[in-house]
Amino acid sequence: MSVPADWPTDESTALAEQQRLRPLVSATGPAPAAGALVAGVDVAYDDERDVVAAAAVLLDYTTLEVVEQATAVGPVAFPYLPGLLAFREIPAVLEALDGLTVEPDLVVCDGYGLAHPRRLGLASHLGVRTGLRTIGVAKNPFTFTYGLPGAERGSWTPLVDAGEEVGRAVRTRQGVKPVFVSVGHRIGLDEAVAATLALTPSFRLPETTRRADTLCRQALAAAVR
DNA sequence: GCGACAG
DNA sequence: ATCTTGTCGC
Repeated sequence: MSVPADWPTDESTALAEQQRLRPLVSATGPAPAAGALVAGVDVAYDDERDVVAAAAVLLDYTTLEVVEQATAVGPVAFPYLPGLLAFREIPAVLEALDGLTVEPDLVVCDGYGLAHPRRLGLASHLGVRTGLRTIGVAKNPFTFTYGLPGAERGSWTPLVDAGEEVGRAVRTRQGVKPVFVSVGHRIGLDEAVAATLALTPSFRLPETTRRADTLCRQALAAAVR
């Protein structure tokens, strides 16, 4: 894997890059159609050895069967800094996505999109960078506020930041802690939530995320051994 | 000023 | 993210 030549290496450059990309995000667009190809992406690290592994897994939106998958391994491109996660994950993710032979109709990211201090989380950043439709599905509420959604699958509450709805806390499984969904790029919030539920028939997290998580860990282990 | 803080 | 086995329960 190779990090883009102009990739930021310091915080102030990264912040300036977010400021530049932020106006390019679109928060409107359809949910995937039946039979669409949806990709899940995730990344695993071994900071001690300066190794990162990314995975992209393509699923059929209707059957949830795996259509194809790809991985990429390389050096860690950026340190973890809250609010700048995209700079750490995107180089590896881009290369894993390049390994797919078909362009996905939607990419599901492990993290946030517009729900971000400067409204440019990982999913939105990746969307603008690639032009692909993206959403973010996170496991933690980050710095945002939300009310607990009803216990039944499908219920949700607004995820709020500075008095603004930036995403939703969505119950994907009865009685299980909600996931936090936000728009990435070229899709609406209602549609992002609908897609999340469609991709989550049995567990708390979308099948896309679960498949990509397993695969990137596997790729990391193989690279480090 | 201090702490909290997606993965 | 990561350190980490078996085990309780549907």
